[in-house]
Amino acid sequence: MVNGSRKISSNLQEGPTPVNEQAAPGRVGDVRRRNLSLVMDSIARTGDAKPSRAQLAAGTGLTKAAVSSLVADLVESGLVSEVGLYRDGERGRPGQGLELSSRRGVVGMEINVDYLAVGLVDLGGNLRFHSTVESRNRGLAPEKVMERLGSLAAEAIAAAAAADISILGGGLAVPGLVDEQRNVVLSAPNLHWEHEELNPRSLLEDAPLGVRLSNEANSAALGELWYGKGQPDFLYVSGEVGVGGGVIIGSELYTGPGGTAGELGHIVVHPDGPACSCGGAGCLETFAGQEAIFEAAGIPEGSLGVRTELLLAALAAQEPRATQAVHDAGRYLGVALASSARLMDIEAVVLGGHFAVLAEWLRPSLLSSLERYAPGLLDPANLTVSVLEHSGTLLGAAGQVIRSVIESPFEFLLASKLA
Amino acid sequence: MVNGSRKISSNLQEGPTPVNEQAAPGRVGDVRRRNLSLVMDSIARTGDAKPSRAQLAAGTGLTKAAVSSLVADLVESGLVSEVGLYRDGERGRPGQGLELSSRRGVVGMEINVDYLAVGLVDLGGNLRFHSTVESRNRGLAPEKVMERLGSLAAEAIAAAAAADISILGGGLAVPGLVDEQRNVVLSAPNLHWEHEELNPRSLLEDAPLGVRLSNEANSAALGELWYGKGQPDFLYVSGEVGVGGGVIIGSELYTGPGGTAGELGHIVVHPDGPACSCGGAGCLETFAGQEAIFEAAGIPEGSLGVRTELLLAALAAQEPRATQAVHDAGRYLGVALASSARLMDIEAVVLGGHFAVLAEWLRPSLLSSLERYAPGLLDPANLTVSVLEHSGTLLGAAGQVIRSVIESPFEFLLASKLA
DNA sequence: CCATATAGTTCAGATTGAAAACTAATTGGA
DNA sequence: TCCAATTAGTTTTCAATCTGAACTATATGG
Repeated sequence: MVNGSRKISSNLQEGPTPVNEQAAPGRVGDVRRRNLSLVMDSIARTGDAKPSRAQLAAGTGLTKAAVSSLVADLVESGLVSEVGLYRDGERGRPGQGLELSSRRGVVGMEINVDYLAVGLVDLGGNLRFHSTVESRNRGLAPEKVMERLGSLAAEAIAAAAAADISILGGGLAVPGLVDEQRNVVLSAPNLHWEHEELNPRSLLEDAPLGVRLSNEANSAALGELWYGKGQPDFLYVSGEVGVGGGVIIGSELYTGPGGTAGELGHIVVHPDGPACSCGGAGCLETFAGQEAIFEAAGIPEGSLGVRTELLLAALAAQEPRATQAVHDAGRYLGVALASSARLMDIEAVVLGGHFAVLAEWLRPSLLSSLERYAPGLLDPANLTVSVLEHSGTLLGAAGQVIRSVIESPFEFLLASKLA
Repeated sequence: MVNGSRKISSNLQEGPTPVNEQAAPGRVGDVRRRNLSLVMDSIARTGDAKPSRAQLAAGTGLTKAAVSSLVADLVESGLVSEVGLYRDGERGRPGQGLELSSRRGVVGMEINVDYLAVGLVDLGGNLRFHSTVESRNRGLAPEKVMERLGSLAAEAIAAAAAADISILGGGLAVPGLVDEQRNVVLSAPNLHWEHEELNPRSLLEDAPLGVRLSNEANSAALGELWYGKGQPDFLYVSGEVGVGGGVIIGSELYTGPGGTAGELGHIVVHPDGPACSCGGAGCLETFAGQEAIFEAAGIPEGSLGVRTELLLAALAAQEPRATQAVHDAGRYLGVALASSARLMDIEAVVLGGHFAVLAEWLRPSLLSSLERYAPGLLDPANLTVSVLEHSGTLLGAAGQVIRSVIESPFEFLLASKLA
């Protein structure tokens, strides 16, 4: 069977101008942009070790001359600072230690259903100030919530001033779907918000980089990536009021083409399961969401804190309904994770939120479920609990701004040179 | 609640040399590498329009001077050729049309359970020669299969010689998990192969770029991307003997950290479902795999072609068992796609293989299942059938080599300059 | 036949990293 | 005490490569 020359169409739109763009052309100056980022990233990764220029040259593959020139720019802009000499008993001239400036910081903020939180993170990743207040935000008007958050942010600003830290920008995590470009909360069902423009900029008027809006589960996943165990590939499972997730692949957040990836809570784990708030049926959330667990365990209505205490007490007392509820949640979480592992080739899972609290009781049924539905696919040692507790989301929200500086310091240099 | 300066550990290993590498430093020469690729990609996307240097300059954002210099290198290496003048009735000097050379080609090859296939694809994406032979490869020794494939490849080599096409390399797709770095088939259960070293290089001794091994479902997905409808984000569902999948995100294949992503066939669609060959239970493959459908439809054992004919006849005759079998397959495929859409934010699906053949009968139950489990998430218009029929895998396998040239022509220039 | 328009080339200028030579600062042994 | 050895960092020269502007080449149309 031999065809003649068969024409296969190319994948592009036709139009008056047949050449279509997309990638920007490489300019000579791009090389420096990249190397500035490389050097900054290298300093960030080296963390406490405070590398010298010579060590950076060895680590990056750049020449000493190039590193010197790059570091000079970074120091001048204030992003990097020299921290005294390096003396390790070796022969030779000692080097100047370098670190990401501890006098530049980013404010991480979080709006959740039951509380507000604010933290100040310096470029080196140190949490320099942290404050949380309880706040029943469900159903509250966004303006009201932003007002409360504003006074909390003011505390962080004062703390920064006291520690002589200049605030570059902020990150604000919310439990919902956001449009990061236009700073709009598209939908936050658990707050009863729908298409709200928050104007987060107003929280930090003077910050040159503004305030970046982000999703809570995604931020928690990024916090775990940058300030937690630091594995490059994992699925973060966020069990707040809903069941969410953040997918980290190759040290990057996977958001999917439309920005809504990681909706672990709405994976179908039983085709004959009950209807879900999303309009579907048999979703994981109907078996393993906070509300579902409380209900199945027979915990009466009340505040989250009280109900959690009651549930933990019931589990400790080995009450059958509670034990069964958590067992089932673990089993169905196992089904969802088995499917996820198959589809996305996920090899590690980090449990956060409610699942972190219940981890001890969930783990047995979760592991046996994984073994049943995807034997050998996920090593139990790679199923861990978040180490950041309640600051993970905060750190991730701030970290996104810090990362953006590390990834394109040149843009920052430009801006600070103009100012 | 205010903590003092709390130290958060950075994500890095400690060691004797505290600076760790990873990204290569940017050199001045990188700019040209990138722009060579940009220009080549621009020519490739423009396809039949055969752009002039001036049009490329407008499209890429480079200056005419830079484009001229870049095109000169590409033409000298033989990757790009000038195809006469451009005369469109406008005033002014006409431009020289440019295209990816039709005298450079790549051989695409496919080993599947029931057949072998070979095709010759030129750089412009035209299938210049195509040949398929039936071959019962299940259980056959790899050496034997490679021998048969070799004689088929010889036909393609002869066809290339006749058309004065120089073969740059080849791509070989197999229905199994492969290690692309070391050219090893790790596992191809449907062929009964386990850790086989194929030495694909021997199929095309003289090709400078060698032969690249790849997975069949992934290659089919890439074929669909480059030579099909050309959507940038979709899930390709491959229903060959097993149920596989290929995930395309942002015009790139998503393979996951371990290279095994897209295993749609082993998503759990019913927690109480039957045991699966993978060791799990309730997998999609147990409801929608070829074997499962034939069995449920009551089609007796036999060759794939005969069974398919029988099934289609039974469906046309509206026999209840066949209708029900295909209905169920569609329903469970819907469950798997609903979960996939939620987890990976997939907005389009392309059905291939068996599912393309059965699409007409599958579609109703598949759509109603999607509507039940993920209402509104996947537009029915975005659920399409592969347009490439049996050459998709072939085109994808060859396309990977063509893409590698488009993405780094500089490396190719170097190699051809040395030779 | 020449004004106009478009394609493509040539050349000076700027940016930037590599390589090598040089200066700076420290240790250890004669 | 002082100098050789060693390591850190800077200066200088050079090559790669893009931009921009001027220039050449080739078409159309009145």
